[in-house]
Amino acid sequence: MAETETTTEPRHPDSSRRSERSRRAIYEAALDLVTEVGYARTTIEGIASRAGVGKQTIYRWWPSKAAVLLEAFLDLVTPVDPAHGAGFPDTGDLEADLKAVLRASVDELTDPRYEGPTRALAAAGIVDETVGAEFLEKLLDPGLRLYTERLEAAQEAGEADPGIDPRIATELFVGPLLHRWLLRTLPLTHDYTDRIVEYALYGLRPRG
Amino acid sequence: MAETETTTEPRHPDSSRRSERSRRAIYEAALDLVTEVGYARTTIEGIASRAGVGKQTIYRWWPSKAAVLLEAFLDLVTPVDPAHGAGFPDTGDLEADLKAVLRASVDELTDPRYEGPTRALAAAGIVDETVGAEFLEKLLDPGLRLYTERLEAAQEAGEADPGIDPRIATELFVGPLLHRWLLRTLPLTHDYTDRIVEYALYGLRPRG
Amino acid sequence: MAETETTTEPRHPDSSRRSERSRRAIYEAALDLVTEVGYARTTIEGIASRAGVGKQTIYRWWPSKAAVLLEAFLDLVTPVDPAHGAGFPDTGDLEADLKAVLRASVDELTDPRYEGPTRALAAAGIVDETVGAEFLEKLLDPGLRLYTERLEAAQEAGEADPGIDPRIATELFVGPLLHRWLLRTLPLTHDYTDRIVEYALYGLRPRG
Amino acid sequence: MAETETTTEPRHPDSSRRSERSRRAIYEAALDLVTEVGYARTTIEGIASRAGVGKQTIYRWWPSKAAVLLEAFLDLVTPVDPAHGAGFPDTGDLEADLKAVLRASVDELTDPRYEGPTRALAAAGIVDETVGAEFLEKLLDPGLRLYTERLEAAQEAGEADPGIDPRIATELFVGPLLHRWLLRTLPLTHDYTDRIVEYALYGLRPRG
DNA sequence: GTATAATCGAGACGGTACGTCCTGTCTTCGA
DNA sequence: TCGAAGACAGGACGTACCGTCTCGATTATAC
Repeated sequence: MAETETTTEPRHPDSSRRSERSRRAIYEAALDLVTEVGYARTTIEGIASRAGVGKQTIYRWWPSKAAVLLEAFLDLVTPVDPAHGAGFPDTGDLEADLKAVLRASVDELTDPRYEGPTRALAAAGIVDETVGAEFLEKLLDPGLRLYTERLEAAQEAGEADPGIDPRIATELFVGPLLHRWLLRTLPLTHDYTDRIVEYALYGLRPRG
Repeated sequence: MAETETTTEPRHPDSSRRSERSRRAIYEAALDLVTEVGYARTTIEGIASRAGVGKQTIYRWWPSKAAVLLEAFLDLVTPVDPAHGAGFPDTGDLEADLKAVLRASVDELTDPRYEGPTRALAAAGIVDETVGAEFLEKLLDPGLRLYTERLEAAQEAGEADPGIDPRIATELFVGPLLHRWLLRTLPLTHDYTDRIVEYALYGLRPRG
Repeated sequence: MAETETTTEPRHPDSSRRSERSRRAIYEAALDLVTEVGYARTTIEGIASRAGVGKQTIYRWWPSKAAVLLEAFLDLVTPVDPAHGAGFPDTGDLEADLKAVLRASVDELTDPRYEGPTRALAAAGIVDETVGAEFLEKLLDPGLRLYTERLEAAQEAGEADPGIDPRIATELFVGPLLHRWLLRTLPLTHDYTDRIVEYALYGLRPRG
Repeated sequence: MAETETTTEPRHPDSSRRSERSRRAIYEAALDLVTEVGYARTTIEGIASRAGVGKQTIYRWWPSKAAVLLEAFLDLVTPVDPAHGAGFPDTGDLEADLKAVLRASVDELTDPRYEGPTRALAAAGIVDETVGAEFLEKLLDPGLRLYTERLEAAQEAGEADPGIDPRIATELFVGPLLHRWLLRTLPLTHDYTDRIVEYALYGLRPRG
């Protein structure tokens, strides 16, 4: 009789009873739909129906369409992403290492399996700060940290000026890459990222 | 090509009879709503009702919510944007000029009046290629072209290596800026853009 | 800008623009569904879909499923119902007239086309006072009034005791009829209503 | 017919192990909810939660919401209802006895504790034949039988015409009562039932 | 006095329908 | 002819319940 209700807590359900089967089906449906019809035309209702799942099962575990997709994408990418996987190469040649990683990133961003979901998530994150934060923390940051670490190693090895801030330097490489990819200014090629690495390492000043 | 089109093209109606009053009201309503409730919760119906305008008046002149907002934003920004206005400074000191322009860009992107609409448009453009193309052409490219021109001038003046591609070099400056702004990785400050300019001009290599 | 909103008025839409086509389609769909699957399994969504109509078109004009059905039923019955149509016979023989009308009522209540909707409406009205009031006013009362009038005429003609209350007397006939029909106590036959008329007219006391 | 049913009948489970505590809690919750929020807004889930009981415990023992409520109401009413309790008075004065019992019925139907559940059950029974049959058998018929018996006694005592059918005569009293109560045509008062008794006993014909 | 099996509270699940909001089209009427 | 207004068919939203199901954790006979 006595209802011990304090306030309307968000109230996470009991995750130990969660249906693994449904979770995976939802991931798959979400990724497929985004790829097939695009993010805007992907609906929760559509995901539920394609996954053979009640809508409530989605609303029970995720707060939004973006959250579903983010998790689905993380699940897809985790065992594959270099950041979560192999790590950053350190052959002793900074230039070559940077070029190799950036080329790999170009390939990944260009892969039709990844392009749709990634764009969707990026867009959602740009507008919605919460999604953005999670996108950043879960997907982007791990990758950026590897650049930073490689650059620090390079500084110790005398390959890079010890005065520079490795984090800012990281963005000198990644910024142009994402710029071209997100805004579709010009084609995103290996040649482009190679140049970026060269320019960033040696500067734009006239070379004596 | 054929001027005498007979098929029932759903062409723009007679724009000479268009109500200037309504157009401006729509611009204002669209920008206000995006700022107040965000892009996703801004609806055509809402814009129409706030502008005191029939829905059809919007559908008659614009193909989508994004198009309305883009035009509204262009209208807002045109007389103000350095790219569309003053032009790029050329004091003979490339480093100082780049720093100044990037600082101005930071201020603009940070201005609460611009932030909402710009983010919304960028996000829409990331997902929808058509919107993206128009966003690029009308808003972004004019600005980028000024960078390119300034860099070419710098090359002729011996301030920059003649071997570099000015367009790619441009992205070395703008990429990190947009990266930090779009993805909210870290605060976007004047100090940050100053460093970007320095790193890009002098390179990351150890300086003798 | 100034929103002249006082309170959240229910706000009747402009009924002059109402689609006659949709209204009739909704009536038909509602009646069909109630007959086919019963009231409880008749849904607004089902009515809308069968009528080829948006749900909102129903919600715009009716407050509830019961209201739709009531109106649909009234529309069906108006040109047919004796109460709304021919009127009550007055042959000068009260007993015969009452028997005839009650037999007609029995036939109507037994008609499979009417039974479903009428039961549904009666049930809805029993629980929901608003529906009940409208059901009473629009469907029942007109019929009851005819009984009352006939009984008054009978009183003037010396066929009935002038001391009795015609309204209460009316219920002496109609009450048992509805009782048997609503509660399905025993079969509702012409013989039954004949007896009711006889008992009510001549009383249950031993007849000298 | 075949006693040795082998198919997996979804029979009632072992009722000897049934939790009395839960049963009573469910009764109480069901009656309270119907009174508080009405039949339509009373849900199985709501009953379960208010009774502090698992949903399955309800589904295990009852086939429907109406069945729960019917049983709950029977449990409430059994020790009180004249039909199930005291029986029908026989003072030798038929008119007085009928008036007394009908007045008691009016009081009961008017009692706020009973009104909600009874209306709900009646409505459910009107639409759903199964519920109706049980409602009739368990709640209504026992009462009606007492009327019939009293009328038979009256016939033997010479208080009533031996030619009349006691069952039909019963409905002459009960019909108008339920009519007014169910359909809310006019207020249900002691005066009204007194008149009904008088009219039915002495007839509507001119007395003279 | 334990086994052992059914019932219990709880609540996740696949679904259906709710009532609301918006979309993009269409129609009406006033300027 | 355009504009304000808004009804229309339709689709999706996020919520509430349905009836089924699966979990331990009690019980309460039957061994």
